Amino acid sequence: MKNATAKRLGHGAALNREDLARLDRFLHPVRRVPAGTDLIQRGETVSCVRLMISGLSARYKLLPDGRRSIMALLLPGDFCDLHVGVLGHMDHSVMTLAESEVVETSQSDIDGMMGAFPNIARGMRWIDMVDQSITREWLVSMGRRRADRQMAHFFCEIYHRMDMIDEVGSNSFALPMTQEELADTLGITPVHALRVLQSLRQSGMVQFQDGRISIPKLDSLETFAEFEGDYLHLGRS
Amino acid sequence: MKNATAKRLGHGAALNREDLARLDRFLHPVRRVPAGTDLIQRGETVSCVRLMISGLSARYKLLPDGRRSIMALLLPGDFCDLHVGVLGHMDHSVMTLAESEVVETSQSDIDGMMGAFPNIARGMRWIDMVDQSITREWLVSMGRRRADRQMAHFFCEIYHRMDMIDEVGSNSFALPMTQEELADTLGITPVHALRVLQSLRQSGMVQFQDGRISIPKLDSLETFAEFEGDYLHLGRS
DNA sequence: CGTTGGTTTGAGGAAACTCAAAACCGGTGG
DNA sequence: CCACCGGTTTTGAGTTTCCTCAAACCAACG
Repeated sequence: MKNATAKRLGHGAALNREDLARLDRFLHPVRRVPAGTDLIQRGETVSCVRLMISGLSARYKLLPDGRRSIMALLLPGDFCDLHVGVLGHMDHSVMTLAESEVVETSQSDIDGMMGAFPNIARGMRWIDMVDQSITREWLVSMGRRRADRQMAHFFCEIYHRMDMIDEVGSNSFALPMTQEELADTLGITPVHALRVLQSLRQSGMVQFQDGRISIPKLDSLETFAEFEGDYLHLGRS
Repeated sequence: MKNATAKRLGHGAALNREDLARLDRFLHPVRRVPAGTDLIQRGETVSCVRLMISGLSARYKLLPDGRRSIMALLLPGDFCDLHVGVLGHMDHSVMTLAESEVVETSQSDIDGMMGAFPNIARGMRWIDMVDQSITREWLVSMGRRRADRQMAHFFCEIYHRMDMIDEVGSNSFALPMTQEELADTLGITPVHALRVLQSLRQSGMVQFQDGRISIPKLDSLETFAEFEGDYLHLGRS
């Protein structure tokens, strides 16, 4: 049973036995973090690199008037701050949306591992690139898709990202976030988020309750959302 | 007179004489590309790394119905596809919005230079990180700012990015893009873009005509946009 | 002088927002 | 056991922002 990080890296590069062994040593110690706590805060100077092991976190910013924007969801295997060392300070914050486990390590540790294990290095760069690609796709969604399509598209994406790390079972998976947090990631208001959610429910494409989401017919949802998954770079290509 | 690339890199790392010399050798040959041509197309497998020397380009995607979303503006000193080698294929396209000059080189060339010149490597990573940071800020703008603030914010950003490479003179600079392209980067319709533009004009904060923009009172515009420039990482910090 | 790409104007409609309040629900303490 | 609490979800009604459609305008160009 491989861990989420190995699974994730494995999508970007083939890992051999030594790679996996090195990775296992790397993934300690694990720090357990309760829901709703900031892993990193805006303005902070970054001293270490953090890796999500389990749970769910989000990159976010607060506007002067208190509204929030969630710019990324961090799933197991995602890095909070790979490479931000070259920037002086954080320009955004990262908080846990649910109880999570993270590994904290130093930039030099990462660099060392990347230098000695090219497969791992390649995998990490792949994760990084895919995360950038996802951010760009969110921009497309935000700018050019109406809220219903956007939400559907979002769910499709999370489905695939969860599937990548074997977190999907019988077409459903845990997505422990509130409607308000969902609204903040889609750039809409909570009330509107609910209404869109209701319409998706009614059409039978999505169930989203109690931090768990169920997508009975993924292809219907993908068609509705005009979802083109190439940006997740999962293909055999 | 340093070139834009050197200026840009210089913001992320201190470059010495050898670095600058290496960079100069690197910046040849330059390919001249007319406006409106794709530098890279979605689906393509990436074979080389491209660097913007002059002009203006944009990352974009087309939706099934033909609408367009512009996810990033590439200014002189930006890389089109640094590191995308690890991904099989491009998930978006890049086109010139104005006549541009680019340098095309190989991934191995870049890697070689980054290995031998740590300052340059650091500078390139810095550029990369800032570009990611910008993408995230666009997400905030798209999701949580109304079109007028969003456009103002956008102009403030470009002002600073242009200033970074000394392209701003007497509060104005060239921004050779159409209203339609502007609309596609803000995620609004061209008509609405015009109306917002008119209101900004009337308030005397922005002039935007014939591919040139003038911002008489930058601080007024920044106040209006609630612009917080830390995400550009220009500070002395 | 007609064509073309970009800008501008007008009017009606739809998507998403604001404000306000009610319902719900798992805990917690009397 | 029940009243109360905060956080979350839900509903309703009126408003604003932005979109759609359609047409006029204009300068550049062959």
